[in-house]
Amino acid sequence: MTNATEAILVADKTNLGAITADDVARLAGVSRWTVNRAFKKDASISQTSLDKVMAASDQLGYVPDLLAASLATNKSNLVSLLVDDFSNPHKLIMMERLTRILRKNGWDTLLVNTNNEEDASAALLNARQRRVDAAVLIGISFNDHALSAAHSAQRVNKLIVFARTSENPDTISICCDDQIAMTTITNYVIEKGYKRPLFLAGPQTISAHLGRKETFSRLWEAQFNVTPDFISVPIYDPVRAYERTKEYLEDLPIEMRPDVIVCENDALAMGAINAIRYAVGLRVPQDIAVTGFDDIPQASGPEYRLTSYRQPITAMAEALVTILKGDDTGETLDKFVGTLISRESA
Amino acid sequence: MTNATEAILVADKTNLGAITADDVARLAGVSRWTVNRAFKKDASISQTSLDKVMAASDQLGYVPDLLAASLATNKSNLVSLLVDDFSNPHKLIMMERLTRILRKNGWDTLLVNTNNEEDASAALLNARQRRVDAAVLIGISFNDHALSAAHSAQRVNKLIVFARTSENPDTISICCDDQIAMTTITNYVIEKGYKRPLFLAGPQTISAHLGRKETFSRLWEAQFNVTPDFISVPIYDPVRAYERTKEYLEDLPIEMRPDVIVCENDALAMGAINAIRYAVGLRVPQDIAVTGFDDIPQASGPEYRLTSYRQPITAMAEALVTILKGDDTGETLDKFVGTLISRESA
DNA sequence: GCAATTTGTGCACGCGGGTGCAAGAACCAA
DNA sequence: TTGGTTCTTGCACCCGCGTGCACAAATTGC
Repeated sequence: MTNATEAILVADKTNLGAITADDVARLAGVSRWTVNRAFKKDASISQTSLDKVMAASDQLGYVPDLLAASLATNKSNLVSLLVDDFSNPHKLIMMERLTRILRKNGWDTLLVNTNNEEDASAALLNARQRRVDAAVLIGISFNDHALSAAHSAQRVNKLIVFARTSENPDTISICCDDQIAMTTITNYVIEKGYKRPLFLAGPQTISAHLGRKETFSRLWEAQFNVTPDFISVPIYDPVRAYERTKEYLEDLPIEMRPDVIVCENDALAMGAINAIRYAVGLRVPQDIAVTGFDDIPQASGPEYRLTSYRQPITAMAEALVTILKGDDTGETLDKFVGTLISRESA
Repeated sequence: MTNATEAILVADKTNLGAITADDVARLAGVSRWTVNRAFKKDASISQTSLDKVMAASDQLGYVPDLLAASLATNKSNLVSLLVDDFSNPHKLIMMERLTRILRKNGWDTLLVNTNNEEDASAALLNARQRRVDAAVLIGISFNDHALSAAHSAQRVNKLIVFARTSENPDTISICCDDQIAMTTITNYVIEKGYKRPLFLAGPQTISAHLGRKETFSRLWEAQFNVTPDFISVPIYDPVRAYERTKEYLEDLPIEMRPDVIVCENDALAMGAINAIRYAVGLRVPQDIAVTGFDDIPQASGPEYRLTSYRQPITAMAEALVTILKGDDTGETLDKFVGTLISRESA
């Protein structure tokens, strides 16, 4: 029996994906390392050998094992994506964009659900055990964690906070400039002639919300010398926003009623719109206008027609890739500028 | 210099996560294999050794490397999740549930975006390269692929179609019984007294939709001896559903107007509701009622109050874990039964 | 046609840890 | 105290591939 036939038999027998470079080498009549070279671009290999190896690989259905490669090179080409809020459709957009763009550049994405508080540090630990090249945080309650988890996070190659600012020095933040964004929104609201704004914010402990709410307050004060009112909800959830807005509006004398509700994101904005319409029986935007943030797909539907602010997710994802590649040009990554999408809600 | 001090120095120097069992062993004064045992439950190790190892590990911040472990055991504890439609919020629910439950049972999830046609087979190939224990397909356009990709998929340990039936013998399907589900919905519609249903379906090439639409048609015919009308859209997108429903209703003489639209899922139902309200100017449910499928979070909001059908995702995810664990009790996995959620839309 | 290059190829060793076995230590009853 | 158990521990070898180097082959120049 020739080596080649033997290799085929072996391959057939171990159908469960146990075809190694050795098998291919045997079939192709070269050494294992030559097989290696055939799959590594920029490697020095003769056309003859390459052809032989490729033919053998096709025949056996060989593909290099990434696990072993990762172990050997200490580079996993893996990024773990920590998500702590699966109720916001915007997460879906970010996931879609990130997975697609990372994939295009050779990285796979490990999706980790950190809904439970303690999950975050466990996830970071896990990320380390899997040797991920970076951990990307898309979420809201990470800022506290990020700090406490930092010590374990030290061991994670790169800690990246995506679409949110982070004051933690151990992390890299890729996000929009909230100042610019809120300035755009505030100017829009002012230009539209609204006079009595209400700001609907998310959790109070988060820096990003502080950024948006406070920027808005500051700008408004600068213009009109009055501090706009605000309400907040403990989580970014339309139902909570609905209830809070309802509660707020119901108790309010008509003359004090806001003429626009500026929301920290679209999820809250939708809750607010629902409250205005179905709880208080008013019209949007005639009685109360509403603005959002994120421009999730639902925002464009006829039921909301929400004026919102779209972040350049694609560009941000590509910035992430740049970081992963290590082509760190030292550019600032927390000053992305998005676009205001003007619709009928305000 | 003692071995212990040396180990510490080494650990300090190679701060980048290069602490191996050897380092710990040196510090603890035992062999590397004893360190191994300390981290493997059910391993035979003395309390003394365990304590020493744990103390040393804590000091050095050692955690076993999963990559190396996967390589050695040929078990990655990794599942790749192939998603081809990031526009449906229901995906978010499934992802949340799957990642959480898989994690709880020791598996990590690789999220793969297969929006592009060719991605599916590439993803399967990649899954194999990463030695995933299983590839889970959550999507709509996999049935054709699954077949063609089967040859490359053979090499993936397990191919699981989640929340959708699959006629491909190489795959395991974990899903609701569409017959039972549609029977429940149909009976509900009949009991409510609707007489002129319209079925709004998704892509025509997919078996699951055939299941739902055809079951509905069959049941309705059995009851009233007339074939209900139906329309369809090429993708599960509210905007498409809106347009198609609008187009359909606009051209229709009032006397032929349906009194209920039964939709293949909530995304389509929302589009239909929007069309009824904002394009045609009718009321839901007074003029036309609507039912959905999936019971996505948005369905319960005051703007839709959608009557829908909730799949037992948690139980289904747990069934997936059972399969992964290999405790295959041979139970049928494509006969899950969900719950009809009755709301005001129908 | 021979030396000087320029490829091309094979190999030892390593990545970090798992497995099964065998030898040593500790324990028990007689 | 001794023979036999049971519990611990160490070790050789393996998982599949990457790296750097040395040697062989092909190419070039004169």
